[in-house]
Amino acid sequence: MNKKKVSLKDIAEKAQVSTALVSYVLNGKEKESRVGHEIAVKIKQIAKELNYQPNYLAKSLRSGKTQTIGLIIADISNPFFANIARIVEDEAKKNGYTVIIGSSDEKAEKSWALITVFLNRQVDGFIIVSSENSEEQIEYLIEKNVAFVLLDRHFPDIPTHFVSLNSYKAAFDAGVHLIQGGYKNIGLIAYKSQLFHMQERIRGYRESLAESGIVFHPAWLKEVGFDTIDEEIKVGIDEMLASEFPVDALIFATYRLAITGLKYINALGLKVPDDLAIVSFGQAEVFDLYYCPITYVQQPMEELGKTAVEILIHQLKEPHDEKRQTLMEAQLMARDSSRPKAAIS
Amino acid sequence: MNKKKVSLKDIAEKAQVSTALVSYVLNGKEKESRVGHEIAVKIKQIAKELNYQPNYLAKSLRSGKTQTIGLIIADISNPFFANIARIVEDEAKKNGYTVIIGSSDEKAEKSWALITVFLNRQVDGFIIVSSENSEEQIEYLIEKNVAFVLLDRHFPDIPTHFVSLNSYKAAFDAGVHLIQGGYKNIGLIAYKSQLFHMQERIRGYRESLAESGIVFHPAWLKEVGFDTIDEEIKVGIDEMLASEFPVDALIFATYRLAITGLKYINALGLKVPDDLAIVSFGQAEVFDLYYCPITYVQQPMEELGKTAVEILIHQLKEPHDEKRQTLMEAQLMARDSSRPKAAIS
DNA sequence: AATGTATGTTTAATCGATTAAACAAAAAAC
DNA sequence: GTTTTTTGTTTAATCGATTAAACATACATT
Repeated sequence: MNKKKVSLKDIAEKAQVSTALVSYVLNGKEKESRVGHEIAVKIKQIAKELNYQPNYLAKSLRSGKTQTIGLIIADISNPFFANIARIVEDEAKKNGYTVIIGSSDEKAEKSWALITVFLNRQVDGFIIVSSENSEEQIEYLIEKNVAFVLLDRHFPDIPTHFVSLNSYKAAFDAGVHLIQGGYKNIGLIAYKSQLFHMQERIRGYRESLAESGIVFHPAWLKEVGFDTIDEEIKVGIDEMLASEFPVDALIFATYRLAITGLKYINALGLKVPDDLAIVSFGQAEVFDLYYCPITYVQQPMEELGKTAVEILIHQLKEPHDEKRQTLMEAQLMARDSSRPKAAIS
Repeated sequence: MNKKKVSLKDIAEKAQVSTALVSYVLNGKEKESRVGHEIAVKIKQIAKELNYQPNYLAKSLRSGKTQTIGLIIADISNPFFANIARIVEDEAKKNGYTVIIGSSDEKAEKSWALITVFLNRQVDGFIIVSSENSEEQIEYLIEKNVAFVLLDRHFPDIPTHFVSLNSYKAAFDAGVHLIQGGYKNIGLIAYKSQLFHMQERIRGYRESLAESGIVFHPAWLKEVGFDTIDEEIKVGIDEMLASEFPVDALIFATYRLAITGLKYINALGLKVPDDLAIVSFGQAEVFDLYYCPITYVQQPMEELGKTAVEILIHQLKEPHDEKRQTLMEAQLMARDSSRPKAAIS
């Protein structure tokens, strides 16, 4: 495309020296390699004149490092992941890394394909938001000695670096919060997924009920498929409301579930929180703008993203340091959507 | 990182042939290069056995093509751009391209820096959402003969490929829609920016008033800075409401302006649309979930993104074809937030 | 038998950088 | 006046692929 890229050789010719000298000078190695002072100055000047920009492909091919991080998330158009992506992008840039992002749509195959493509492009390491059934991929990366950090989700049985949320605690807190508000029939809408973080959210929710002596009714827990959330959420909410013990409060295990659920709740004409209290995971502008601000479990996005990058970069320098496994705590942000029942009537 | 990458050479040694043959075979050139059938089979088999994955750095260095597109947007954490990014990602992947994304935060310097970094990484071309005052960058790319397409925004005075929205028409339609609904004092909140699309939105808005014989009052138009929208929007809305001709309807020129504005409108306790009707550019889930669904100007995101990729890829093949300049039409989606005044009281 | 034409395979240059090692010339040491 | 050391610079291999050109054979033609 470009008219003619300026290469080391061009500078070398113009300065009447070998490319080696040019390379030394432009990489600040003039001292170690004892390059003559005058020639060094001359080289620098010519480089500036020609606006020399090194070819990173060549650099990378030689060094085996691309200064590139592969970020695999579920979907960049989902605000949660978009936020993460932005944080990762900024943090990576600060450290001289570029990020390539790929969306897996929660599909193990897509995630596999992305890993392959990114590996061929020689990324130095990965930050991965794992899909269900992708343990095999993780094992593969471990076996190939590829640097990576799991983000937001991890596999408790596989020793890896990871940064995730204490989902159990977060869900437990959400449940307790509702119970303290006087809600008794609390439902949970989660994804039908064996992913640990999702199972933990379910466990935390159930434990919060148990701890308060509330008997859990199966109709209160709905697990919907990733690809069928629209229909399944509707059915799920219908069933929860029509059950023998109709729910008076609902916890959504993710941002997307909340959005979809709230749309349906609006369509049903239910008033939040009078007809149905709401607590959701994730956070977003929507929650602020809803007629009744939504109580949510605030995830420390900034920290999650930054720590992931930090761990990865550290790992690239010290591949054999022990696995860093971080569980961060979420903070429940109580808003109107879960205001105590007493205060209502 | 990886234990040992398998290279062409490894296969060549194992098959007892030169790397040339291996390269021919694995690139499907066995016919043209008349490679022996048996040896070809053998090579393919060994490649599979060793799970050979070509090194794209080497390929790219040789070919001068990286099959990578640089996407520069304002901010990946903004849903509008995140959506675009996802569409671009998918469309690029379909064509064998990978995308690197960079957020410019509407800053020309950041955009410059991204262009430099991406060029050093030898992207084949760019899709750019331009920042204000970045004409110089565009001229630079033209001069260097780098392939690129402008997305969402363009510079009318610089002949480039671009795909944007007919902002004038969209804003005009928004104005007309409100006027037809019986609103007379219509305000516009836009960005303080000389970017053409923004100026066009302002022009369209004003023209809609003019056409209906409504006298425009300066207090109705607020242009806020990118970095100070929080405060400026508050002041702006206050002034619009307190002016001699208080607004009864408001148009937001972008998604982010709308979000910020609506938060404040909520805080003020104003009821939409009774106290204030709303129409916004952009589209998002928020608009559906607001207590009063927001009327918005629907941009053909899918088409915008796909066309941009298409134009860019075409350009990479035929660098000298004429510039494709596409203006797409938005569609006004009327919702409750701008319901006709008559229907209210 | 001499020449021409397929057929199959290898050689070596190339892309743009890095860097150990070799080399040359000047300065210091004995 | 040699030898050694220091200083400054070049050579050439390397990273992993691609590909034009050279090189062998085998086979066909006259």
